[in-house]
Amino acid sequence: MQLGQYPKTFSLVCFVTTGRPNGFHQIAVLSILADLLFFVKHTNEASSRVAKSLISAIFIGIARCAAHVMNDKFLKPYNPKETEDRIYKMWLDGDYFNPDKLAEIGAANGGNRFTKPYTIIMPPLNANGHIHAGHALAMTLEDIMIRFKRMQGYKALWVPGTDHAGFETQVVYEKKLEKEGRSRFKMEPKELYDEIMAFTLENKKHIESEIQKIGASCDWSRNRFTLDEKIVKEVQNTFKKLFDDGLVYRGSRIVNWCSKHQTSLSDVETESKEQKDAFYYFKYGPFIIGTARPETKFGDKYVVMHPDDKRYEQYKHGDKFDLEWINGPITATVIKDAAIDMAFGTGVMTITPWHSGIDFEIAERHKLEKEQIIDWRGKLLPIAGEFADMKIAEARPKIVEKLKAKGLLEKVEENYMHSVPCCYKCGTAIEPQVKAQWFVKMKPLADKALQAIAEEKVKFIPDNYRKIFNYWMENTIDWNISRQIVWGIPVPAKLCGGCKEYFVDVDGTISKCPKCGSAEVTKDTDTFDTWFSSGQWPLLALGYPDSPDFKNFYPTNVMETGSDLIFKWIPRMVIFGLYLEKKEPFKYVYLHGMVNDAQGKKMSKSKGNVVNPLDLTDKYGTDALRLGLVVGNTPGSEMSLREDKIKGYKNFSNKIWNITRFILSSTEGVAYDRNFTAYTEADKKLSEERHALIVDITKDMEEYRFYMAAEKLYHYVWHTLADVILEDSKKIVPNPFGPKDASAAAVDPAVVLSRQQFLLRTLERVLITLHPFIPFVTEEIWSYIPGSVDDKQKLPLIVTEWPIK
RNA sequence: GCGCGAUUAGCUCAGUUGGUAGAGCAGUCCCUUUACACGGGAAAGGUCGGGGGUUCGAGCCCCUCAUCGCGCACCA
Repeated sequence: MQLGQYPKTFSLVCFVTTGRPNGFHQIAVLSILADLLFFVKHTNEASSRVAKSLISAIFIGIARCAAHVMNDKFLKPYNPKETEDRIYKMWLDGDYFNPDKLAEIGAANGGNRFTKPYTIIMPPLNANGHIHAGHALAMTLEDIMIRFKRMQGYKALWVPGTDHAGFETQVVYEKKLEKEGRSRFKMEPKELYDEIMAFTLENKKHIESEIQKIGASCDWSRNRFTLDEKIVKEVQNTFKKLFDDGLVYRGSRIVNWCSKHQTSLSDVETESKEQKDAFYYFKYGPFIIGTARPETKFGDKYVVMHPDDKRYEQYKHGDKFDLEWINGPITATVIKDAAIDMAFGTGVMTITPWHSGIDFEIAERHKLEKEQIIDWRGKLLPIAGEFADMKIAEARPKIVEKLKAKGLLEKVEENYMHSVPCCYKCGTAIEPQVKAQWFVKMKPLADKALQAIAEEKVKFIPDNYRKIFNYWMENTIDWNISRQIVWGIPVPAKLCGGCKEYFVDVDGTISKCPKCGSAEVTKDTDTFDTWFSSGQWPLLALGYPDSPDFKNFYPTNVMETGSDLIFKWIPRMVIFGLYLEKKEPFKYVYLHGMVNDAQGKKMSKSKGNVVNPLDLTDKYGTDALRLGLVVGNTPGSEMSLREDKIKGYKNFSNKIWNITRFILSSTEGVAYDRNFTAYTEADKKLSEERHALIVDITKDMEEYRFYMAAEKLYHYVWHTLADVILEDSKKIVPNPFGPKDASAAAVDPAVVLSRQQFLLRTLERVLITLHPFIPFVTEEIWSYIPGSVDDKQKLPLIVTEWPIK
């Protein structure tokens, strides 16, 4: 602001005569006041008298200003802080998020609204921390969808929920324990479980209030938690059904083992890390073998090559030969297997079936022995001889040294770049281990999912995610669903000590083995992978299998979630929906991209660039944050969250606020007539333009282009309605803010009325169509604008009818 | 190595079926007796990553290369 350019005296005159303070006037007046007070103190009596009267003039101005403040609700800029909590409470008290209430309203108003269901299930938020920017985006998008459909007259249901988030939460809690100098391994399982439960329930409360802060119009009366008793039971029932159908089996297979967390993990719970290692070539009898992991080689007694490899033609499958190896002489066997890549290294390798997926497969094919080399804590076992009980990092160079001393080291290639799978939570290198676990047989389930996608029963937004989904389903491996942690839904299985078979006992009442009758049974202490329960979420959240909600609202319309869940979660929901209910769980999958910082960098605690969405709502209001997250943010692609953008949308809230102020003051005493038809030609044209826009944005909304609809509305309101139409209206409609030269205003009352009706109509339309995006400011203004003459009872904006079906 | 995506104004990004390039922010200049300075107006700024092709016409379709990001695979 350039106060220096603004004549103080002029400001003073404006202020005193109008009593309407703007920022400049206020500052100018205060500055004059200071000058005058100085003047009074330091000059002669005559001059001071003049100054004193000026001071009293200023106080008259202030008094007038106060009168305006009292009378003009819209005088001050829009203040989200005074509004949002009150509005949210009004919605809650009115029960408008509840489809049953909507049906009631529909019935009371003639019965054609709020009959058809429209359902969204909220992806259950992990109850182990606070919401982040990604959650804010998800909540906003889902809220836009549900508000739009609700206004369109659907019996809209959005079910909120939280996830116990098994391993994730346990890891968070273990970090907390670590800080306190405690360890889960020194605690009784029950004690640990209870502590994590208390921790989770506390966080659940925070998360829920934060969801409310974003304005989410989800039905809290249907709030669900993945550890609700009924849900736990159903998850266990699903396990039993899968077991009975032969789709779940207990098998000793290679699993991803995290030696820090002491649990197996599924393929999606690992993360590859690029790293540089040495690559060693060793003499193995007549062969040269290459490896980056010499420490696994103690037990290697099979040497494998491709059956078509001409270089090794003279060796036959099953040939045996003796050789000198790390800890002395051994006998090795030649195996021919097509899994070998002839072009890699020397085309020959030895296998370690216990610690490698590919090796395991080869060993299975040829019925070879498997031996554990590395224990569960990541230390070498006695087979390693002098290296036993050493950590891998310590043992590796020593083993290489020994092989070198024995003359078995052929060469070393430094700088071998490869990526190793790591625990996605702690970064510890995953040690593949053979372990008896529960597995879901994926192939038959995945095939059904692929078929459903091919038949377009589930569609993806954006569509290219279908390819990723398909790729994932075509290359699926059996899913390890058991975890060696306490925090989760218990696997309802028991092991018989007699016949060594497992059986399923959901109710926990079977004490004798149903197969051999042995009473020596022990309970499985493992819990389910959290995705095993959340994979069933669309069913469970609706009270599967017997609740009326399930019958009314399943399958759901759209699942909105982060694009990173395209393979972690989406396929599992499709699979379970098809398996349990023979019906896809949702018709559309809407995937939003990741929310990055202003420079487009991934947010992370270590980088310190994490933006807390609640700080932004606090600073600029929830509506501004919502628009900032949505406008220009196309589905599936990443976005940069910039504070200046959100600030811009705060200004937009205020703009609408002031547009309202202008329109209300220009239509004082005019009864809004929704059926008004006597528009002037000009107003007719404007009405048609406005209608065309609404048709257009409704189509955008239907086709999930919210970023487009929001931007178009923003543009219309600011640059058409405000900049053009309102300016033009000043020449037509007399109003207290208009030019003093009243002759500029139209004299024909019919022309005036036409424009007044048009303005009221447009304001109404704008508030309705903006409501899904910026619910708070629109609902607040809605309470100040007059209802139509034919309104029997004006309902809150949240349940007001969208102009186009 | 395979797959997916991106490359458009200084920055962050839109651009739905191919038809004379858009927004927000930043920057420049001007404007304030009042809906809003959380404001108004104006101008400026881009050979749409490079190259080739299809077409009357390509930011958009096809091929190719480059760079960046993400995911998967590979630890013989």
